[in-house]
Amino acid sequence: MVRIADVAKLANVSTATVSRVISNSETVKIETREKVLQAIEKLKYQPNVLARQLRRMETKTILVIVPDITNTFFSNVLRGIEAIAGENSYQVLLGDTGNIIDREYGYFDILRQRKADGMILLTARSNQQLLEEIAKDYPIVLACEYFEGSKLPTVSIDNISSARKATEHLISLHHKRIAHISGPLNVVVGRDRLKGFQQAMMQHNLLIEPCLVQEGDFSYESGYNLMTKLLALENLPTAVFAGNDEMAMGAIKAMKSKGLKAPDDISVVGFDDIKFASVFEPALTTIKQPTFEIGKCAMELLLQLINNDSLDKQQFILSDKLVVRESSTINKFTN
Amino acid sequence: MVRIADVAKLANVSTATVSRVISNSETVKIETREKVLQAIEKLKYQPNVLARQLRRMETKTILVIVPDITNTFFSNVLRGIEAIAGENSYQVLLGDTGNIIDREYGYFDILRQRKADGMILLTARSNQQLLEEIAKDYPIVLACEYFEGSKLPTVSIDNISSARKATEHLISLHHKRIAHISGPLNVVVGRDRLKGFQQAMMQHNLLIEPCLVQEGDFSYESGYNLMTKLLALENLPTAVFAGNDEMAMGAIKAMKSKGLKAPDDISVVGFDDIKFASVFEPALTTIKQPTFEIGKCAMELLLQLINNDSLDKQQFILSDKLVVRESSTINKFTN
DNA sequence: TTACGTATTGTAATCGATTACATTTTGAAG
DNA sequence: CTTCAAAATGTAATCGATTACAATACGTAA
Repeated sequence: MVRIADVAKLANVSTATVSRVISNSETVKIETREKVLQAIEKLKYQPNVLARQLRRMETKTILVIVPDITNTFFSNVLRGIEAIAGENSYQVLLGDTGNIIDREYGYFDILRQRKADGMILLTARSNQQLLEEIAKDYPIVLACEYFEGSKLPTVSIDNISSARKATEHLISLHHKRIAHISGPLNVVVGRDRLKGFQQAMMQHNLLIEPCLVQEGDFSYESGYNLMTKLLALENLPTAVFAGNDEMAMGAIKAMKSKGLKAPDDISVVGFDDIKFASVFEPALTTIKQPTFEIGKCAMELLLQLINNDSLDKQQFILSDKLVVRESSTINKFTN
Repeated sequence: MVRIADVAKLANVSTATVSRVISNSETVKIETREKVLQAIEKLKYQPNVLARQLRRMETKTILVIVPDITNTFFSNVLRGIEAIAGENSYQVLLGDTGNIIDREYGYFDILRQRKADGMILLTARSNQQLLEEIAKDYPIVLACEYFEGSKLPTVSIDNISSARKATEHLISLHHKRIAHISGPLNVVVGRDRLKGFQQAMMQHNLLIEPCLVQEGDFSYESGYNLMTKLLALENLPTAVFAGNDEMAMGAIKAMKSKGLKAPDDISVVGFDDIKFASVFEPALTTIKQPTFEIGKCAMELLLQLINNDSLDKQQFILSDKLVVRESSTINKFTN
């Protein structure tokens, strides 16, 4: 391995000078710089980042904790994070929890051991207090998910109002018996979307029948199973608002297996606008989240925290959009 | 920050002893160990990994280069990698090239700077010679993609024979005019699948019409566009073998937009068996790759390289499976 | 009690780059 | 030709854990 001392010797200067050339920090005579650069070139020298990290106490690495890398929603956010990270010479350490909450804890040690300069969580399902404690010592940003009433730096959309928007879309199509297949209620996003659903229903004086609200887990399968359950009711809903696109697709599949069609028999609205939402048939009406932007914004925020810049704002709510496609239509039934 | 010296002082021992307790390497008297553990506990000490890394010259981190993290095929491989990495206390540094080949080069420096102990490439589109050069100095494993005739450690399926299998499936359904929408031909995987297609056709004495072979880029859009082109032909194919599932879906969509149905009018076979292949309508007949296993195997191989274990085998070809679903059926036409 | 091997613990060098501080060089002014 | 500040470069401490080597403690056998 070529060390800085080797370069220094070949160029006939001290290691300090070589270091100065590399970091471009202080003034070095032009001829000296040339000599050093030539030596670096000749030896194909690459600085040992480990030594630099130790000395500078920074790793130029951030940790991203993802609940499910297989979900294109999260991988799109990740892309936004990586884009900004790359621009600032940061690398991304990946922590996939596979939707197992306890795995989050394991990753926290990476911060404590200084293997990363900061952390972005795409999932906030673990202990809020613990996280707030950690946030006192290390730069942390929550993206997509968040804690209610917490002052932790956060980037997300307003899930409540978006869910309201989605529900109101159905209401505007004259639907009255609207079901909701919610996300897991131990996850804020699941709760908030349910909340938005309820608000919209109540504002329009519509009855929320308890049996029309079913708790899923954001998976295709849960959408399928819960819709099957809904279809067993005597009095079917005319529309369903699903907590995310995957569940919406599962729900529509369940309908098909019973000979029903969306939107003709029942309208369905999803959430997220994942890649496949527009390819699916019927193409999903859904809420489009600005995934890439969420990632970018979160990373920018984290950089500010790492650099101790003064923050004008810690909580960002980005705007989403209702995308109307084929899976929802006007209610043709009288009930 | 709490240092090992602080723990040593509190426990009234030397830093060496504390280190020994932490690493569990040498014998330490039980009472001493207790004292040290208590001190660690009381101070909430976490070793500074940077210092350890520098001393040990290892990072317990590996770099994974992915062409497109948004593609569930790759994220599933990544999952397999992470599973084995985690079991062995390794972390995964993510390098998404966004399908831009030149970005691969940038990531190579991470190895040279010792920021990672090894590298797994899920994409081998850059310079083969360069990579073989790097492989002399650092542990490298290729997964999914590979170089023809290279001795680099590789884990993948046999794309040629799989493509043959897919094509033969169509031939066994009495199809004769079979089109192929290939992947990009500057990528081995694209070339090999084309090769397999050609082999199968020739073995069954079927004519490969040049205009029935179209080069795509693995994207949904290219599948759509190229199928549209094929449908403009005077003499339509009765079946299409697409280089991957996304293109297969694009192709089927293009058919639908022209009022044609798969498989009734034209049978379609994909490749990869991504998550949505079974949800898509018609559910795709495709080649199922053992993504998770490829990831696991690649990581295991990399670990052996890192540990300098003697390798009994450097090239692994895992077995895939033809999954017959709805998008392919028997040829009802006479041509 | 002595001697010696083993178990346990301590001391200090080490990993390689960075940087505070010290020293030398340079060039301009007097 | 001095003088002195600024520019350029060098010396060596530093980051914090690990570990080679040294030293000490301990236990057993003679």
